[in-house]
Amino acid sequence: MHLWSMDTRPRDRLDESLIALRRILRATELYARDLARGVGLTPAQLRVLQIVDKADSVTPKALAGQMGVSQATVTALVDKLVAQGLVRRLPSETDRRQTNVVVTAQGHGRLRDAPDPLQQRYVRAFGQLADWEQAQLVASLERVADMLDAQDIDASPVLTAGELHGGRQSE
Amino acid sequence: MHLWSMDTRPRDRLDESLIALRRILRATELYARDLARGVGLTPAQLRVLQIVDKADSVTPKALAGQMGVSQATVTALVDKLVAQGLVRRLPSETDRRQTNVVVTAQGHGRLRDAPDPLQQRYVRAFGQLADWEQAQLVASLERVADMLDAQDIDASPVLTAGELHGGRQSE
DNA sequence: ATTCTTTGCTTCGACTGTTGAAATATATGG
DNA sequence: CCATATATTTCAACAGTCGAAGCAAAGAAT
Repeated sequence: MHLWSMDTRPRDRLDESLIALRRILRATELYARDLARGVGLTPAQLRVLQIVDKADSVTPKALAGQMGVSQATVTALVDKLVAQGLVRRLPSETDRRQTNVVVTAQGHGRLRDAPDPLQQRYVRAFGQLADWEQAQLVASLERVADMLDAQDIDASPVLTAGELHGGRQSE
Repeated sequence: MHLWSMDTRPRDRLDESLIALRRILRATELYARDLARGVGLTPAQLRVLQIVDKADSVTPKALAGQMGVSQATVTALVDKLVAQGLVRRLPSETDRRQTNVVVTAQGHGRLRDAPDPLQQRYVRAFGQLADWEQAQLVASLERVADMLDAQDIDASPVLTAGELHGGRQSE
């Protein structure tokens, strides 16, 4: 493709990459809002529901960790979902301090209408890329992710689909 | 399904790319929070301040459009910044319905301590990439951005630095 | 076992972000 | 002048967020 020859100084590339990153951030944010509203939930509530769904059963502590918010916040969010009958609090057998949050049948139903926030539009486009382009893209994204989250984060665990090893135990 | 190559089916790549995207989103969000707190502002307030700063003078309407929130929200945010003496409301001369929001000297001072949310950590890493890697990365990011924001968005206008070459006057 | 400490969760109070609807003021076009 | 459209603010209601305080259970120390 392009020769980058004359007018593409490094500085411009940095800016361009930041702009693209912003567009990604912004598009995702807006899309997540629309989508959540579409299923009658707020973005935060939908996120909780999705995380719980993928993991089958999560403690508020873990939820807080994965979402990067406090336990108090999680309590509030779970309360809302419970009030709508989408999740249940299930006291742990092994440690009675813990509660396990699980998705109800109703909750699963609701999720069926709400694919992962990113998917709809992105998935289609991604699928149409040539094989090598997909590979290239994944590599680049992972590189950026590495550059950004570097240190603190335990980050990614819960996501779209079968990425958590096949092992799915009983419910 | 057909067997493609055996260990990298398309489906895996999609998942991987989504995970990476999530990591990017998450890292950015957390980082923005920390950073804003570091300068004694909330993320939303800092975003307003940055946008106003780059554009010199913005109407609430435009601000709302660029941030993807309602005018009412912008009013509230600007109120907070005004209360802290970081921006001023300057009635427009040409159309007295409009107000222009401008950054005060104090606001500029505050911004000096708060580089763009993404920059700090990312910029350093980006700078250390080889030339071709940077180019590759920009291309990939732009591609993803295109796939995500596709339609609705007038999105990027206000950003880091001299990226506004091609046109787009404010309305 | 009795106490002390830690851990997991919830409750409480306060604040920010967010919005839709209504109000206000100014344009703009008959 | 009047009607309508536009830019902004005000208002009332809610969601997300947190720190601090409370509580109950687990773990540790003696």
